[in-house]
Amino acid sequence: MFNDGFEEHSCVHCVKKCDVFKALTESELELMYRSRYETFYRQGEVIAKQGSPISHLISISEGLVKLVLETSGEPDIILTIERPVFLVTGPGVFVDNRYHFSVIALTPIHACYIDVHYLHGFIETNPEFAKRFYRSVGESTINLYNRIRSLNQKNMGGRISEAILYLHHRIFESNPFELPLTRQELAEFTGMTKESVSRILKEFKEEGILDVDDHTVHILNMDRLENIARKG
DNA sequence: CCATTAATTATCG
DNA sequence: CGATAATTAATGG
Repeated sequence: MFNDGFEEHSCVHCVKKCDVFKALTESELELMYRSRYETFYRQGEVIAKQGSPISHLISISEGLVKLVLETSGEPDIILTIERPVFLVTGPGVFVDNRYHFSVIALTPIHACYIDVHYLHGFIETNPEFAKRFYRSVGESTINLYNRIRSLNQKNMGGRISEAILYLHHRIFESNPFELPLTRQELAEFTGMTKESVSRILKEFKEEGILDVDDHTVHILNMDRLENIARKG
């Protein structure tokens, strides 16, 4: 399955291009292709480490990743979970050239590395590219604003509901789906303890909102879940 | 409303 | 089989 889209051996015909790269011309893509690296990661491996320099853009073309804010002593915070095709950049690219979060593989990953040198070049020469890049930064900022509001103002039921709905709508788009997260990670995603995660999920199951068996989640009462997420 | 603690059980390697 | 993850109930801020 990894062959799909790579058989042309060029970025020009690759079907796993992120939205930002779709704005590039053929010659720009050819240029990029000649210096890119392909990498595979196993589940749990660190793809980018918080604090380390940003030498390349990382385009995740297969697999799921989590973006983790690491704190000293306190539990980690999962900022977001992303699926392909996702371009890992980071707020530090034009600031201090460091990662401000770690990127960790939730599943086996296929990724392409593109030297940040190209980012700087394309932004100067290709306005549509610049616009798309800025939009992707803006989208992730808006997402984070929503998450701050959620974590600060919603109760546990609301936060879990939002997490489940996010995974359903934005990641899997299927109804029974396999949770790629442990209870601990679900806790880090929702700002609660793993014990509370267990308890709330059990309550949802008892009330017939979800059927959660091990890592399989089946949403039974979507209206109810959306309602709890909204008013939480 | 929710974290913490602790005890118990299930699952993984 | 030992380690790690998950569940459950009780307690208190």
